[in-house]
Amino acid sequence: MLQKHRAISEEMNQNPWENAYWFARMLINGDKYGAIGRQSKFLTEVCIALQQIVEGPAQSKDIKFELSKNIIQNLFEKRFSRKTAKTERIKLFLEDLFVKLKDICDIKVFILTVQNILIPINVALESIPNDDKIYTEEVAKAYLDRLGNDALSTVVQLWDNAGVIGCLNAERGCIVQGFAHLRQSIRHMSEHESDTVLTAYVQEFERRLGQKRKGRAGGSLEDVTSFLFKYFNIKAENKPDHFQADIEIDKWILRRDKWLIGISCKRTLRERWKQVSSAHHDVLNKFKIWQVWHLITYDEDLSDDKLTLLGIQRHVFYLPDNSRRLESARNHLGMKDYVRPMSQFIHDIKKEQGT
DNA sequence: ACGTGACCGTTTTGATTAAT
DNA sequence: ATTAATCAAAACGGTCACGT
Repeated sequence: MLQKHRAISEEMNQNPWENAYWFARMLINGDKYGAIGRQSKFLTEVCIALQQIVEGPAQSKDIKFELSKNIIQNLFEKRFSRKTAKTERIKLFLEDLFVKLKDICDIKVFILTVQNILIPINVALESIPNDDKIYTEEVAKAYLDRLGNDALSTVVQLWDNAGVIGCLNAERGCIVQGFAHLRQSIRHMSEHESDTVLTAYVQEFERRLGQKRKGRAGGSLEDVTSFLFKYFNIKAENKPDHFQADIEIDKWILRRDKWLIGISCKRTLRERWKQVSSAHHDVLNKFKIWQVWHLITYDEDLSDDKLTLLGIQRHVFYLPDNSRRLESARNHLGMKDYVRPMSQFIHDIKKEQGT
């Protein structure tokens, strides 16, 4: 077993294309290296310059290599000359990059990585929708037209699912297309080399897509509330002046007594509930906030502890009608006061507004 | 074995600075 | 005075470690 591992890692070290993955990775790493890879334009310039050296007039490989390194060094220094929070990270990037660059061959790998892996992924990411309205609005409207309030819980969940599936399909299409294209452009490589490059592409693409997916899922719930407000003709207010919440409040509505209710939409609360609870009574009072209502689609991680702690601090939860958590909370003496079925959501809002 | 809490690294967004 | 470029900060949920 150990020997097998050693064999694999030796093989990796010998294969210069293994760096394709690491270059793509380093270029995107923001915490450590400053996420230079997002700047397609700058990197294109760098690569064009490098290509001129690599393909340029015949000189010794060593000289070409030295020139290439100088170009990278110079262009980066010029581009990031302004002293900012990023400066240190970019310096570190160059240092670590130069460790990996051993000869002219590595420069070629770098160019290919940028041109055929990094930038295509950048472009593809932009083309993938970051909201899922187009997949969901029509269906949602059809449901509500037919079933009204009863469809509320269904619509919210359906939005979640339909959006995810629609977007996953879009992602899938992109990745297949990109893969095919990349395979074409590296068809001269050996099978093993080509495996290395293609998997680097897929692995890195998926990592970044995954992050994008999170934001999209979160955003889609905001979309569904906007849609619902519009559909049911509910008037929303602007946020109170100078109010700084630790958690995002998507909508504000005004009660009959002129106090506000904040509406927060999240797919889950995760650990962010601690931020929520830091907004205490006096803060709420100061801004005349009566309660904060949470619309949550995935509630399995709402422990009783979370619910009670927030519940006694003027937070109210609307959960999917068929959920296990809702069921148990409604049978609980304390929790039933601030845990409610989603189908009631619109009805409750109208009641508080007195319309 | 199971449920819960927290970490993590990227994208997105909103604000600030530079360029035209 | 606008627009473009740049930066910093917030938000996200999958994943895994930990405690029971």
